Amino acid sequence: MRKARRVTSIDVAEAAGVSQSTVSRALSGCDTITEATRARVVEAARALDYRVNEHAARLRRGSTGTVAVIVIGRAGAAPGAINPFHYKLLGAVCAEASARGLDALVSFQCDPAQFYHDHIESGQADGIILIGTTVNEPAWAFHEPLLKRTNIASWASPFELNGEIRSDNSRAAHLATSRLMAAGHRAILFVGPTKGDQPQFGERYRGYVAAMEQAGLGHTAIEPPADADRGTQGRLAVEQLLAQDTPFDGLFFACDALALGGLDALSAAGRAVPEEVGVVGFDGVDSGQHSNPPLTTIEPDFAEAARQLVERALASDPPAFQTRVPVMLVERASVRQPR
Amino acid sequence: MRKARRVTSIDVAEAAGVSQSTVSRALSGCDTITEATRARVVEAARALDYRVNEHAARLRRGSTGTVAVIVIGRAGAAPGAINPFHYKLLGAVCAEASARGLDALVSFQCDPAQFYHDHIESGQADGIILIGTTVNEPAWAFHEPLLKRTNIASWASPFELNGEIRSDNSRAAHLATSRLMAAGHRAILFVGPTKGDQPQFGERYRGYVAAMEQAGLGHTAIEPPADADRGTQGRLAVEQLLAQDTPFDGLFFACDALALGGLDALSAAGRAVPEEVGVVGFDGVDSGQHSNPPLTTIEPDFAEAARQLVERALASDPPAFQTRVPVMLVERASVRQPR
DNA sequence: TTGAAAGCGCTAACAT
DNA sequence: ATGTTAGCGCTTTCAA
Repeated sequence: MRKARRVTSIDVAEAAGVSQSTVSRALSGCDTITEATRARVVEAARALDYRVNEHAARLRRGSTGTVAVIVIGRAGAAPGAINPFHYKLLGAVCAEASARGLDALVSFQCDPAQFYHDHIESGQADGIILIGTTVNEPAWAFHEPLLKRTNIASWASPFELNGEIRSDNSRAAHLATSRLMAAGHRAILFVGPTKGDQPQFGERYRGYVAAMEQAGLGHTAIEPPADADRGTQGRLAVEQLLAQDTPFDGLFFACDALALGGLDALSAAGRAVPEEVGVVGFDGVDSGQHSNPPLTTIEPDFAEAARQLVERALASDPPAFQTRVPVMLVERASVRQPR
Repeated sequence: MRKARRVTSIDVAEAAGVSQSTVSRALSGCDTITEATRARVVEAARALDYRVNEHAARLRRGSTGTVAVIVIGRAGAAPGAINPFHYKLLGAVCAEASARGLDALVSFQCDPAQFYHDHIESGQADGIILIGTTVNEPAWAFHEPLLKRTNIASWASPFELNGEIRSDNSRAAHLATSRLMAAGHRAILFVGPTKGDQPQFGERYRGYVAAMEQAGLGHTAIEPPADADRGTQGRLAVEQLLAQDTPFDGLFFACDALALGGLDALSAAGRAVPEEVGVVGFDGVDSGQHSNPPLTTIEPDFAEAARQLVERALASDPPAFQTRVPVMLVERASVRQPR
């Protein structure tokens, strides 16, 4: 177990009685090699407990086999405060990377001291994937120049860009409002920021408006106060709504975190969900499984999102358009059965 | 923007009119260099948009500045199914790594095809951190040999080992039962596996037993059926408990996922929490914030856990003993106020 | 304080 | 099919 000199391909070559380059060939699955030679090399490598040094290999090869994943959190926040949605997406991206034989170099970036995106120039990664909260302005300001380049993919940045990958928010809004209508609701409100920090919310809002108009119904948005976490925003928005006696029997929240806070407020006010009011969220976070009641929601296809993100991070030509990731309705219990 | 040849330290040297090694010195903060020279070099580097190639630097230096993080998930499971607790811990570890100027190389390993832990031998990392579910036996069997070595740290492996880092489960159990007793409960049951897959659960159980005995009270464990996810296990365990009319007014669950499932069963059966029965979980997952009612729980100090994990992964001498991470009670609403 | 030179361990182009 | 050779871009002696 002691600081023995690293075993190199030269050691293996000696042991196998071949040249060093043959070792390289044998181990990298080059097909111009005799099965017998390969077997000898593999055996020698095994016996010596040899592993290819990835730095040397990548330095020489000039490619990295690595994708960098940058997760942006709220400034000053602990990593535990990161939206579970982004953790799920991170997990999907790591899985996708791994399925493609890539390494994932992950960094959580919340505060300016941590901002960094030199992975490509420094040879650490072939591509960069940016995910995380849109509300950390300094972080996005720092990374923004990146987004115009190639080998970059981002999920739901605050910017409107080619190459941007997001949920199919318009279809999602239709799904949500249709579900609410199917349950017999007509006075359906949108709860969430309709513009500003999060372009996706704007898309969801416009999708909601379109769906309502298409059904010949009126539409209203409840804007939560800024400067609070999403849960608090949702609670506050519903409390405000309750106070101003606007009639409503359906609520489409811009995201699950808002919806969960809203559910708390509804329950505190004694409004029965789903009997009196139907609620649909957006994201598919785990917390919705055990909320009161469990939250019916829309979620994107995480695997597909991850696939597209990795694909684009690896692509060497600039993306031509935004991509929309398919969404699906997750039935739980905050909307009653269709009547 | 075109495939221009990489800019190297030689280019910078030429531009600054110094030797290549001086560039290296200037940029790596070596103190034997004139401030004037350094300034020239830094300026030239900036002008050329030069970044040190990390592979070359690390190959030469022989160290990596990287810690590998392996997250073990349930076999066959999507990354979205990973326990949020592990995501929180992952986030904390990434933050800690970043605070120490280390890169984090993250891999999610669920199925045998993904098993891999050669990061140290292949020069990719200086240390390895293993976290994740204990129930993936093939994964832990694969990684087990690692755990006896140096430069490895694991959170709550299924094994009893030196170097193992876990919550202070015994103190946690005392905290939980004391809180329940303070609310006036006496018939407090432990719900969860008491042995088997998860040694931490055993420790929590024994801590519970000790606390109950110390208070002169009886103790009982409700073992959930095996072969279900934690949420289902919790629900099933409580349903079974309800069916067999054992009297109880307090429940200490071995983890939040179990508790959340249990809460669902309690609510379905019309048992009021916290009025009729007090409930305490363990982990501090977000879902507990919006459950019905919000779940009072115990959580470890994630930052400290991460600190210890990274510390140990970097340590070059074998660990002498297990470490216990401090825990705290998170008051929410599933236990009534002390009377 | 700086430059020259060696070499980290590997892959790939070129021979044979 | 395999060996020889030349670097990948850097850090670090060693000399000056």
